Amino acid sequence: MLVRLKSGPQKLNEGHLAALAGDRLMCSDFQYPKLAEIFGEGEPAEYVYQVTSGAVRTYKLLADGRRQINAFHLPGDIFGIENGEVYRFSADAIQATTVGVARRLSLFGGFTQRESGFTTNLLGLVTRNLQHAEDHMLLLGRKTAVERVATFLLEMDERIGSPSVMILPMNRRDIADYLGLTLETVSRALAVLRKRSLIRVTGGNLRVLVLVDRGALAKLDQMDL
Amino acid sequence: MLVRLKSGPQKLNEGHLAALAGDRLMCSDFQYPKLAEIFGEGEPAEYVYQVTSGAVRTYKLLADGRRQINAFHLPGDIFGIENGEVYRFSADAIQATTVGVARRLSLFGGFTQRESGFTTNLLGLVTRNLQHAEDHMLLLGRKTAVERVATFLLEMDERIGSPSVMILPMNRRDIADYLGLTLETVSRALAVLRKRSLIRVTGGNLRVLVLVDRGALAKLDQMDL
DNA sequence: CGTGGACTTGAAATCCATCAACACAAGTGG
DNA sequence: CCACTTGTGTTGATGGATTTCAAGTCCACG
Repeated sequence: MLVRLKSGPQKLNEGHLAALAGDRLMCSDFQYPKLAEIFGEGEPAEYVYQVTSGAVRTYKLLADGRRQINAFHLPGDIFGIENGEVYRFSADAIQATTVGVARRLSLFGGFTQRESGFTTNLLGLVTRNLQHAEDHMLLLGRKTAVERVATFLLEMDERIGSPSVMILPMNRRDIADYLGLTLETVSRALAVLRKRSLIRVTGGNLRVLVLVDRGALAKLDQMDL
Repeated sequence: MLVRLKSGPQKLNEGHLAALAGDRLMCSDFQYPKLAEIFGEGEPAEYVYQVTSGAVRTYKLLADGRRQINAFHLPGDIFGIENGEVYRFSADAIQATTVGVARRLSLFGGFTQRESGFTTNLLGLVTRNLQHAEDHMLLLGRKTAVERVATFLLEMDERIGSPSVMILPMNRRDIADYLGLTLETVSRALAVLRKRSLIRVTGGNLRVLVLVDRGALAKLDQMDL
């Protein structure tokens, strides 16, 4: 489901993607309603995306429906970079989302002198993704439920810029599928953190959180050696 | 623990690493005895390595000793590529191992025209690592013990070139730490596969396996959608 | 006001981890 | 050559963390 913005292509907030792409390619903005699929695993990888507003999940599925979310993408994040012909995972909007779009072809292959800088940027981007994936493997393979949730909260906190009040863009099931747990277990882990007064859930909306004791959360996070 | 080969630097079997590095840098071979550490997490990332013979594990540790092995590296594989100043994980030899070594500095930054090809190779390398990490996150987050072991056997089988008889270079604990399980669970999963006649363990050495029914193993592997 | 989605909480079941015993092969040193 | 140790792997019994099943609450929204 793809909805072109009525206002037409815009150039807002595309710093990184534009830098990667140089002047050679069209960047246009697209808008997706909540829960719209942006692309599916196995589809031809035509575009690279950068989130302008909203939030995106990328994930893989097993045949019976089990899902593993690789990453959440917040404003500024680039996703959908592929080396091969097709996307290796699916992506969809978890909120109403606006993204910048660049043609994939421009990013790989046939580089000339003045383009080598782009590749270096691209390399940094992929390397950061790899780094995140390595950290996440440690979490999925070896951390307990409470540790996973603590790690998750700190990650989100940092990416959002450690505001006093944090608003999560995703529901409990998405968190669970990101952390390799069930939504009930996520809920219970949050309850534990609440009881220990490490976090507070402010009033009505259960996705609005305050990290009361980041130090204690970091200790639960179990930092690697 | 680092042992320079008596025969001095060699150029055997360094195809890929040499191609990445061009002619500008020295490649020398080093040898590590079984269980020797090649580098540790957090150390300055001075070198990039390529396995000539033997096998290497790369892994992260939590403060209390829990370990997650990211990957096993077999002959031909390159590891230790870093964008930052330090290694993000540790690496050690799981057998007597010979590696080719290239200075890291040569690989990042300050690229000129004729070097852009190297970066592209490098990009492909990092992308393949990322792809593997994404698949492994799905395994760690969502697969059952038997599924994990089946996936592991097929992965090794393919990488070794699907010989009729497979000899695993790592022990059960390493497999467990790669799959996010305990060694007992790995042992039991192998017992299940043996009872179902999907694999056979040939005689004395318990690391010598035959994949009797790759199709059935692949079905257990649960292929993503 | 009623319905449905999101979340929490409790009880029971399950898968895997932990604890423990044992088998076996390869060294090591008397 | 044999006793002893050590490393590796298997298997059984038990326990525990998480999942599964099942209510039930609270909002948001028509």
